Amino acid sequence: MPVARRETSDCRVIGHVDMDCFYVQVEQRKEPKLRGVPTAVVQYNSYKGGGLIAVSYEARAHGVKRSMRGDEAKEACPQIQLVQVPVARGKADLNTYRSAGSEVVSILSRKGRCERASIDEVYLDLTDAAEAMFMETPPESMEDIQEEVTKSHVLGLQFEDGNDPKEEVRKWLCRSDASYQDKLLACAAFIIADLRMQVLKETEFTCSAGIAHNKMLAKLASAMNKPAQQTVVPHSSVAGLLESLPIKKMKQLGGKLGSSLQSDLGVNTVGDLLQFSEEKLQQRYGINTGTWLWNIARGISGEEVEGRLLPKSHGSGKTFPGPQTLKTIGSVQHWINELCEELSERLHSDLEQNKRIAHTLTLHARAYKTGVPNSNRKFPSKSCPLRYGTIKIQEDALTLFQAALREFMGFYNSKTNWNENNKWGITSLSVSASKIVPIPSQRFISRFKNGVAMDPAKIESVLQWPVPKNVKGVQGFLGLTGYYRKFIKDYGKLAKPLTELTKKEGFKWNDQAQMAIELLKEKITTAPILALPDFDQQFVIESDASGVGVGAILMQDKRPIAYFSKALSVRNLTKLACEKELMALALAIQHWRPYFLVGNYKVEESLPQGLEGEQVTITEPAKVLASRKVNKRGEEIQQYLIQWKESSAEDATWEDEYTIRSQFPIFSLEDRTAVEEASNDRYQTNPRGPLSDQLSHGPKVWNVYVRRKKKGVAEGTHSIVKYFGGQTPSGSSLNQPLDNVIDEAVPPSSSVRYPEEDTAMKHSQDCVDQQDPLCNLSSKVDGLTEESSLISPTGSEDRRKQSEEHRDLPAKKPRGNCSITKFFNNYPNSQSSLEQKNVTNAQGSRSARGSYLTSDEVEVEMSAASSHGDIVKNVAGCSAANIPHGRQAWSYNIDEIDPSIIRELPPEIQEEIQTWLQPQKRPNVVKRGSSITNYFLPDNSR
DNA sequence: CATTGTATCGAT
DNA sequence: TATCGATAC
Ligand SMILES: Nc1ncnc2c1ncn2[C@H]1C[C@H](O)[C@@H](COP(=O)(O)OP(=O)(O)OP(=O)(O)O)O1
Ligand SMILES: [Mg+2]
Ligand SMILES: [Mg+2]
Repeated sequence: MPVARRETSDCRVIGHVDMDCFYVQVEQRKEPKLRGVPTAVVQYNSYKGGGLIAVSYEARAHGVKRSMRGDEAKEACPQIQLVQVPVARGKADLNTYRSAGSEVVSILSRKGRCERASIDEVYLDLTDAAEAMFMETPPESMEDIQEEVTKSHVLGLQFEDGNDPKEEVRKWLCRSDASYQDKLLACAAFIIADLRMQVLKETEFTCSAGIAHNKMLAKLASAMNKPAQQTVVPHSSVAGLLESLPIKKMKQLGGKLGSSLQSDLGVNTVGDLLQFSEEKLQQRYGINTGTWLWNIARGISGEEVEGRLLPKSHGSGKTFPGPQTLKTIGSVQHWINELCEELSERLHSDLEQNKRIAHTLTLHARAYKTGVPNSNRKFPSKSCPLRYGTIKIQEDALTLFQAALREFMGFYNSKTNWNENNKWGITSLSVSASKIVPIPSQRFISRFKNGVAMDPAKIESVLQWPVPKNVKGVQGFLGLTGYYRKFIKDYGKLAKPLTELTKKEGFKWNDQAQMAIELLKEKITTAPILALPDFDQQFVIESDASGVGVGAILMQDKRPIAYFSKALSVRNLTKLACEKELMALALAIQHWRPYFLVGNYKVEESLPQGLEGEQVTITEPAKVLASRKVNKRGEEIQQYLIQWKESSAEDATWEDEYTIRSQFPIFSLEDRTAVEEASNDRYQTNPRGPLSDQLSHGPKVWNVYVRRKKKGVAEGTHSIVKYFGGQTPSGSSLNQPLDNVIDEAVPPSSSVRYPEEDTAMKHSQDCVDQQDPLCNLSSKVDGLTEESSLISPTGSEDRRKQSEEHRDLPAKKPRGNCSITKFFNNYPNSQSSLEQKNVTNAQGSRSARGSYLTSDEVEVEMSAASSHGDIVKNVAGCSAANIPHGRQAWSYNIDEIDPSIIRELPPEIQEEIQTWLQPQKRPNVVKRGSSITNYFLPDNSR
């Protein structure tokens, strides 16, 4: 509920227009014989005569009501004419009513600001129009007055019995001694009467209207006198009107909230609400609802009339009651196809007529389940980026359905899913398309709400780095982002085996990992987190089903409220894996850098101030969506493991866990590949195919990057690859449940870039030259293939430029302990090649740790994503493409592997490692599928 | 598990 | 963000 800001002195002039028994009128226009006779519109008719959804006023006089059955209506009014809603694809088709609604909107939107509030009603903000009319042709000086407006009802207008109401109303409308507010209402009454006459003339539909100082009162008024009438609510009449108004008549109070007011507070009329203080109402109903209640009791409602003539979403659905319940995938698929076909058709009309495209496809269903205890569970809804094309929509919707069904039936049962005793039935299905935006796509909104440090001087003093001049704030530092930690318990559980291992006597991380830990601790404890309050640091190492992370927890009142972490994908939760992750993290963290907030604006038709005339590229944040989707898969795995542990493995050891992981088919390589492919496909929302011109989101910068993507893809045929590759890409799945961003610090999933269009091409060249040894490691950070390869090159280009221009800047020194950094930088690569040495040198000579964005190469951060993409982005641009011949720049030094770690691994892996330990035999390592070093490659190269 | 088919919004 | 429930037409 919108929090009203306006006062009782609200001087806007708002109209609400609602069509009279709308669907009936639509049918009556089509079949004029039905005019003036009791008529109703029914949906279907085979079961009890169908259900009524619209009833003419003549029929209402006989007690016929909406939601009655056709049979009931006949009973109440035998002469009633029942008209059926058209049926298409086996379901009700409301398109005729939608078009009729549009006809009306196109007329009513001729004056003032118009908001389509439903299929048959609009709000109009007529303030300006009324003021203008008052200036130009005030009623008091009008010569002849349209009859229609004199039929208005003016609340609170008193006149003697014998007097002609029309004359009294005319006098009220033309009073020269009225308050300015009333005069404006009077003007609006003329405007609305005129609009209503236009509607009647052009569409043959009648409607009713309310005119008041806010939406709530206008809506109330339009319903007071129907059909074909209008009602004015002068300010002076408000208190009297509300005093005795049954609370349930108010919009929003027709449901449970209204009932609660009646039963819990004994409030029956709006007037009864006045006795309660704002605090009291807030206390009971929450700050927003409480304030809203307090205000509406006083006739205050600040809700604006949105200028919006079109719906924000489209949907198509059907219920399958009783015996119609769908019990087979085949029947579900059939209906999904029908629904999607309708949806697709409507999306195409929207595209043609309104030049808009939808971005999200959602599937909803209702289901019941028998044969299991937890059978009251709700069927979850699922969504994904929407791809145009009926077939694609159908396929995607079915995929969504299947994912939801798996969840509904329980992951744990996913193999033996539904058999004789374990059945499901679908009682309703619907698909909808939302996030509809106009094309072209200059439409991203940067969203930074909380926790952004805004004072450049302070930022600079804390960062000790120069702040580009157009920076408005900084959000987070070193890529650390705050996340609300929802499922801390689950994590604890999942990490338990490993945690226990670390507690065993004599447990020791290997030296590199230990150093990494120290470096990380230092980074975490010294990082100025500008965006967030003090934190009680607590260093943690933890793991979920498929990832491991390190981080710090922000505690408040002994409760964890935020979590700073870097999580890396691991294939198995082994000590070895953790050590590698730690080391990779330690390397990556050196390149974390602040994200500067350049602006806080909506990009609409034109570019924001300061950027006009610049050549910019706005990219689609589809990668972010992709990452989320893959994370979903991680969540499934996690769910599975949680259930497994709960059901049968309370005190499982990590070896047990390893066993189950490797057995469960969800971890199979094929499965994982399928998921990746699906997500690549599904999330490639940049247009392809015949419609792509119309669908264009703007310059397609990333087609260039796509080419780099496939490089280095290798088949994992060797055992170790199978072993390690058998998990979903995840790291990110560790983060996934850490949803609910609290500070909105985000990576540049979209960027406004200044350089010319060919930067991208040029860039891959740059990248090769640059050869940042950290790239490879870092780009695996997010576990999401696409993320690492489709990245905007901006990040690395930034760094390169910066390091050239600012290498003399004092690097921000970590407190003490430079040796660790040194250690990592100089760490000898056991498989080093010439190229790799070059790489290392290049890196060494540069050593720009404090990178920042120059003022002419600025990233505007938009959209939201996990912080875990940050590193990827920072070091990206040099991922797959610049790994020379499958060689990686940095690798684990096999000689340093603690033999005890190797013993943790399954025999076949141990064997493979043994072969590397014989120096000569390092197998055509290059064949990426065969070395443990593959493990360090970005996911997409595996 | 016979009130259906849509739509919007705020909370989490 | 994705998902859900409440509310309404
Ligand atoms: N519960 C419903 N289910 C399906 N369709 C509905 C439902 N309620 C309303 N509609 C459709 C049919 C209506 O003609 C149309 C507009 O609704 P609404 O304005 O509330 O009533 P109405 O226009 O039929 O009569 P009124 O003259 O009272 O406004 O929306
Ligand atoms: Mg109506
Ligand atoms: Mg209506």
